[in-house]
Amino acid sequence: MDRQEVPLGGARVSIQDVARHAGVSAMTVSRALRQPEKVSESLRQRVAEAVDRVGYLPNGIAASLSSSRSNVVGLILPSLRNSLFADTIQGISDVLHRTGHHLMIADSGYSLAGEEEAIRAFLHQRVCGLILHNTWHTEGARRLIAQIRVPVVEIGDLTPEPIDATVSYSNFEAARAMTLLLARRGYRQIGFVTLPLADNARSVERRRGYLAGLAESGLDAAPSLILEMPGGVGSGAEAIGRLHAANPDIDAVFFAGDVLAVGAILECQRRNLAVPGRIAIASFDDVDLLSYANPPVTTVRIPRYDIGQRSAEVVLDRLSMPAPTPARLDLAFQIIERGST
Amino acid sequence: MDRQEVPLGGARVSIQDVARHAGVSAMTVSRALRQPEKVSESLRQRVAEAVDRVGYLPNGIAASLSSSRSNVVGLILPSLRNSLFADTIQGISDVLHRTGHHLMIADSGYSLAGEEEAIRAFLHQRVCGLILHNTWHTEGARRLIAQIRVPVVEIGDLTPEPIDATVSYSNFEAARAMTLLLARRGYRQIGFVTLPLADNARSVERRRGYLAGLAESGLDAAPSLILEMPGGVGSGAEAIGRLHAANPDIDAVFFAGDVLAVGAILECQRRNLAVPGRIAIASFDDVDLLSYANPPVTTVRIPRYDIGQRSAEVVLDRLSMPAPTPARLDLAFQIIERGST
DNA sequence: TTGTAAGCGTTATCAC
DNA sequence: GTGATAACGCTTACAA
Repeated sequence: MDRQEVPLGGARVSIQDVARHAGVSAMTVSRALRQPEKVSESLRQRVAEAVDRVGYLPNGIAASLSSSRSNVVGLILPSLRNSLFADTIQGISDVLHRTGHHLMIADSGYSLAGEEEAIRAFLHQRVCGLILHNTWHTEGARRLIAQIRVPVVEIGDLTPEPIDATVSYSNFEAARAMTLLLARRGYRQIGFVTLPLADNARSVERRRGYLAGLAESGLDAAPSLILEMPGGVGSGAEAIGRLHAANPDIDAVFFAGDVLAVGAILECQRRNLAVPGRIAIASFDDVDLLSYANPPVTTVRIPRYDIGQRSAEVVLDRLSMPAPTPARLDLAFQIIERGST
Repeated sequence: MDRQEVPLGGARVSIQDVARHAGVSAMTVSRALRQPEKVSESLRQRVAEAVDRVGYLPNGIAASLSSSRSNVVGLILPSLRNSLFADTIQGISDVLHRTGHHLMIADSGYSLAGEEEAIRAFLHQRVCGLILHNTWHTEGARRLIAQIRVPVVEIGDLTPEPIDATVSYSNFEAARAMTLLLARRGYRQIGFVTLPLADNARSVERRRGYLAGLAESGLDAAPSLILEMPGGVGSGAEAIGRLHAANPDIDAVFFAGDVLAVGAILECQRRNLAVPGRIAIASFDDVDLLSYANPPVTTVRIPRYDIGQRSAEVVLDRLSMPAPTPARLDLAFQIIERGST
């Protein structure tokens, strides 16, 4: 913070002012506002009027400090730019909103160090709970969390040993299931396009699932069938070109993330590669676009909004009743088979 | 907040503990941490060691209360689910992050009342600044803001009379420019698909721009050419069907938002309507997908990330140097002409 | 039902 | 360069 800042203006109306105007003590105002049932009807009215008249806005910061209770939940995502997180954010926000909680957001920039920094910043700000998309963390991050002891929910992957709780689906099982489906449909050279693997448990798990699926189907995992690409429509298009060049007989490609598959479909249109006649396309993440593509794309549907909702609920639950044991909530994925396979 | 909550656990390490361990006063620790240059080298070291040893995490809430200075900026969007906002959020976050500020997010649910509620909640939480996507607000919202007097930046439209500041582009001019382009290209029956108009200045401005463009081009604005649809791929597809049915000779459609145009392109593929031979398609918002569609889609590119960055910068600027006059920062849109027109 | 006093963990201010 | 003291605006705990 290298800028000179001016103090918060306005709202120089404290609970004391309300108290004076209502002819009662500050404590009584506080009660009238937070536990109206514990106060006489006439008093409640007088206080309400005074509040209106002086334009009182309670100071949540003071309340937090005084009560040692924060009502802010911190959410840390790999990136804010990725639209896939939008549903999850909305799910979290909807739940928090109902209980008067607030949502703070930060991104880790797809790095574990970035996550640790964000965690530190949030704990500094005394969030009452943490929702982390990552399931891998630095030692420092784990130490911080152990020290502060707030509820932590990991949502990016159904990790076997969560710090505190996890609400997610199994990336491994999802990728495995899709690969098995492709094999069952008779495809023999199944390519795989993964998002960057560095610092990313989800990508690694998906690749593991793909390899497991291949192995179980007695298929070969030729290195030339696997491609690591950044997300985005363009990457998907490029991947088709590269996989096709390296494997002339490739008959299916499983895109493990982002909107890669959309780019692939469009590229196949341009190259006149019949989908699925010449090459089948499968995707991960049910962007609604996939169902409108020509042909509609087979994909793994992730319950993103639910993950948001449930993870926020778990934070709130653990806030009111700290649980001694880690919790694992499996919100199952779903394979949606469409025309592209 | 109808749940019983437990106080924040852990981190029961205060600045006092650090002070004791370092053999100095709390005030000195505070200084050593925040203004290391104002303190002797040896002391700084001793304090740093003590901090590490006791595992001290400064309490930002207490700091805020004591200094009457918050470092949290509140952002209110119509929806968190809409991926179009992702770039803007990232832009804001990147700037705030650099200066040690935090970002709180809420959605108004596309309603003015919802916005007012969110503003109230944020002011209650004593945010130091507000970034609002809306440019229309309830009277109550305006009153609240006037009372608290924090920097407010409106970013959804370059509104002529911002509350405090606006960083955006002109939705009116953008829609007008696109309509003029279509007319110049020779299209004569130009349809228009708008997102819901209720409580939405941006949609209304875009429609106004479309109508202005038509008028300037001497074209008719038949009511049957205008359709109000929710966002999404499916809406775009449906819109093509309805416009085509109602206007057999329609030769262009301007989709004023979301991913409507993508759905339209896909629907035209299915119906074998040549684009742009039989019907031209233009879009608003440069989803990167549009450039990969077949054909690539002409669109208005909005500097979403920049809007995020600049709006956050304006908040920070006004925090250090409250400006007496409203500011208007026009981050120009850009027309990207591609194959679809 | 209402009020009093003592914090909550920092920082501003002013001495030393 | 360092420290004592009084806020910051509220809530907890207890007394009336």
